[in-house]
Formats: sequence, structure tokens, C-alpha cells
Amino acid sequence: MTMTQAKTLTPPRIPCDLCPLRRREAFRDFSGEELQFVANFKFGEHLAEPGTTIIAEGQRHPQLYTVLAGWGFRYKILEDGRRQILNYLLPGDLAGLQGNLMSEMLHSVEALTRMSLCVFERQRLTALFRQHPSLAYDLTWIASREESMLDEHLLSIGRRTALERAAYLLAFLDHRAHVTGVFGEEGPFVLPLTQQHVADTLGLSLVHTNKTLRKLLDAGVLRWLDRGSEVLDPARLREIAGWQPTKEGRRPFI
Amino acid sequence: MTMTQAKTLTPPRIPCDLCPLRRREAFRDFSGEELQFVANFKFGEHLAEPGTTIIAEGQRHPQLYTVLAGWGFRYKILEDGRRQILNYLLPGDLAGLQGNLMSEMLHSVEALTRMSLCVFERQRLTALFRQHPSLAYDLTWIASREESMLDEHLLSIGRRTALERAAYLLAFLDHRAHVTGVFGEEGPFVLPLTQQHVADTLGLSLVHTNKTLRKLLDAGVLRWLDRGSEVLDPARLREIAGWQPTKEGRRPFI
DNA sequence: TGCGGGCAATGATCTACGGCATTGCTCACG
DNA sequence: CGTGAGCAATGCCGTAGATCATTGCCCGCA
Repeated sequence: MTMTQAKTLTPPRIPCDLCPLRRREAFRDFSGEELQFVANFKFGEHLAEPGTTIIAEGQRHPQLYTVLAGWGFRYKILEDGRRQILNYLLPGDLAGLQGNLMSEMLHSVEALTRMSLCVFERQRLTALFRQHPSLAYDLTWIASREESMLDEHLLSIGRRTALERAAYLLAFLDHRAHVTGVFGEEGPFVLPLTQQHVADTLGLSLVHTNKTLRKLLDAGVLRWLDRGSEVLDPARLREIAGWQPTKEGRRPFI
Repeated sequence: MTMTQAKTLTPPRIPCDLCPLRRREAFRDFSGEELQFVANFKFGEHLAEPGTTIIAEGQRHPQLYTVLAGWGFRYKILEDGRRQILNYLLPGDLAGLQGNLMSEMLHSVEALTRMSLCVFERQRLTALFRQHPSLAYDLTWIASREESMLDEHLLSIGRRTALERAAYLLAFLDHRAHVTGVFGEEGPFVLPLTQQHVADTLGLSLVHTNKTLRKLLDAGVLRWLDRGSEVLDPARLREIAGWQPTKEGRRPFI
């Protein structure tokens, strides 16, 4: 068994009342009662190394995850190997809700950086719905938020040019990364994607992605590092993309 | 005021216990108690003529809809008018849940054929969550199902060729139409899309869509009518698309 | 010390798809 | 009865983006 396949499921180490997400401005805090329930709901923690598969398409997967730290992504593949990245997972995001609530997973999830995840049991979802309507509501809210992101991605892939798409993706990720606080306080503010990830998200070939990114680099709105990029001029990037982030207030998480 | 802009909101005419969806095989029935709540939850009915806008992007929209009959679609547009159709609405589908639960709509909804919709008030959603966990669960289930459809669309637009995409779309719609029973008992089994709709769904130009469809017509898997098409060979179509519908049991609706 | 694998850069060619323009049909409407 | 709008079909040409191939760099590992 190689290092990257190692599965780590430890009992809760960070108690929920010290959950790092609670302190962040972007997130809504729990009421005392909710906190108590969630703490009990929490089943363990999972540490995922970069490149590790967290959820595999086609398998039954009895757990749900909330991202505590790090970057991941969801994807699907065609039989011949063509891969489409559907969305990225950042702190506060829920993984495993997508697709029929209880049956086989319809997509895979992989860690982009080292991630830590909060693990819940799917089974206990019904208890959550029965006992905590406010949390159930949050869950629906989260699902509907994911949907609206997918809507935007669909618009982007379907109707934007390669340059606009690339700008959109990076603007989108950079914005989300700042809001959720994955970067940490002081940076560096690096989006940890390879060009292959970008290509698989945009529905472009690797070569063409490289050439498209080059235009953004030459325009000085972006810097490419090894295995990642840094947005230098978010405003310009959004302008190229024809996209603006929608202001949101504090959002819920589970 | 022209005919196509007319808005019709009538009080409930079909009582919920006679709801046509309840009789269909694809849908789960309510318990007596649930039925009573939903009947009370129901605010009215809405009749939409073809081409009519039901929900407009950017507006606050205090209602939710469940499709009772007919076809509709959700879409977004870029500032310069490029349009992307995100998904289609068929009987049993919920419209208006996507996007942040309570704020401005992030997409538009338009009727493709004459539609009848069941109208609910968003505000009363909290009561639903408080009083009927099972229905709340269904709501989340529905949202997560919509997500998985979007995932598939994203895969399709991002990674399939024009021919595969077209085959996928038609196979997908044909399958869903049969399952939900929009076609009625005896047909005709016509997907009521223009080639412009197909193009805007697939992220292709109108001309190229026409040429791509032509290949499917020539192969005999499809028949094109005025303002619509009929799938002649579903199996072949799925094969071309590299897609199979996933078996589902009875699904909930609200 | 050399070797292979992951990542990025870039040139050369090919093709899938977009954009433009025209035609023809049907149907609604004055 | 004529006119115009919506929909589909199709030919021509240009281009965005795919595919193939090569190079270079860095790093982990034998």
C-alpha cells in the first residue's frame, strides 16, 4: 500500500466548539443547542493527502464530509478516460450530498492539497431532519448553493470563449478561496491547480489551456508558479470573464 | 399587453388528493398527514403559455413551483445575449429552489409548451421544515437530484463531442419524458424543442447543431418535426452518447 | 550520478465548429 | 391575398481549439 492511498479516519480531535470554521467571518455560527447536536453527529475526522481519492464514483459511501481545511475537487469520467472537473471543494463545503441521497455516488472526489475533513454518517441524516429543522434547512440551503455554482459553470463552459472561461475559473476560485479563508491569514494566495486541472475544468485541451493562460500571464493579471497560480489583478480578471462575485452574507455549514 | 405575457394565478383547482402526479408510477405517494399539510401549503395554480417567462433572473421571487404538466427550461444569459440552457423542467420538478433560498433568482425559467404549475410560498418553507421532516428530506433529495443532473450536463458539454452531446441530450430528455409521463398515455412522443433550444443547451452554434442533428436523422435514430423531434431508436441513441439512464425507484415530489 | 516521471512551454498541422448568407416552408395577421 | 416572422436546411470560408511531437526543468529515487 502506497502512501497516497492511506486512509486515515481518526475519532474527533478538534471538538466542534473549537471548530476553526466557526470563527471565520464568512460562516454563520451555531446556536448552543445546534452545536451540541452537531458535535454528537460528528463521527470522526479524515485526513487526505494530495492526489488521494476521497469518494469514488459508483460506490456506496456511507459518509458525508465537511471540508475543514484544504482544497479538493469533484469530477466525473467518461469510459474512455475523458475527465470533467465539476467543482472545487473548499472549507465549509459539504461533500457527498450530491447525487441520490442514499445510493451509489455519481461522481468522485479527490484531494488537491492536504485536506482535513469532518466525517458524518449518512444514516443519521434522518435524525437531523427530525430533531433540527434549522440544520435541515441549512443543508438544503447548501445544496441549492452548490446548484447555483454548477449553473454558473455550465454557463461558462457552454457559452464563454476559452479566455473568458479561464478568467472566470480563476476569478471564481480566487474569490472563494479568500472568502472561505483557505489561504490562511498571510498567504501565499496560491490556487493549487495544475494546468491539467484547469483544462479538465474548462473542457479544453491541455495545450490550448496553456496557450490561453499564457495570454493572462502576458497581460500581467496572473502569475504561474509550479503547480499553482496567483491572481495579481482580480478586478481585471473579472472584467475579462464578464463575471462578478455575488455578495453573500454569512453562510451556514454543518 | 400581449397574450404571451399574460399571467394567470388561480386558486387551487385541482385538490391535492386528486393530483395527477400521485397516480403516476414514477412518483412516491404522500402519507395522509403529509397530503393534508401539502394541500394547505399549496397557494394556487399557475398556467403558463409557451414562450412565457415564469421566473426572471435578478428578481426576487416569493414563489416556488412544482410542475404539474408541460415542459419548461431554466437558463442564464451573458450580458451580450449568449444564452445557456441549464436544464429542463418536467412534471414533478421543482422550480425556484435553485439559487440562494430566499434572495434574488440567479436564473430564468421559461415555458416550452403550455404548462401548469402548482404554486407555493417560499416563506412557508420554514414551517414545512419544522412540521414535516419527511417532506424537508424530500426537498433536499430533490435538490440533490437536480445537482446530479447538472453534473451530467457539465460532463457532457465539457467532454463530449457535438454528436455525442446531441445524442446525450435527446436520450436524456426522451427518457425523462417517458418516466415522468409528460407525453400522456398514447403519445405522440415529441420532444418540443427547436434547434435553437438544442444549440443553447449543448453550447453549440445553431448551424452546427443543425448539421449534427442531420447525422442523427440520417442514421435513422431520430425524426425531426416542426418545432420538435421524436426519438426512433433510444438504444442506439444512448449508445452514441455513451450514456445510460440510471434506474431509480419512485421519487418524491412536493 | 544517472534515470524516469510530473509539470510546463511551444511549434506545426489538422479539423471541428463558428459566422455569414441565402433559400424555402409554414403559419399568423392585416 | 400579400407580407413578415419563426423555423429549418445548406454552402462557403475563417478560426478557435484539438492533436501530435519535442524540449526543458525540477525533483525523488535507484
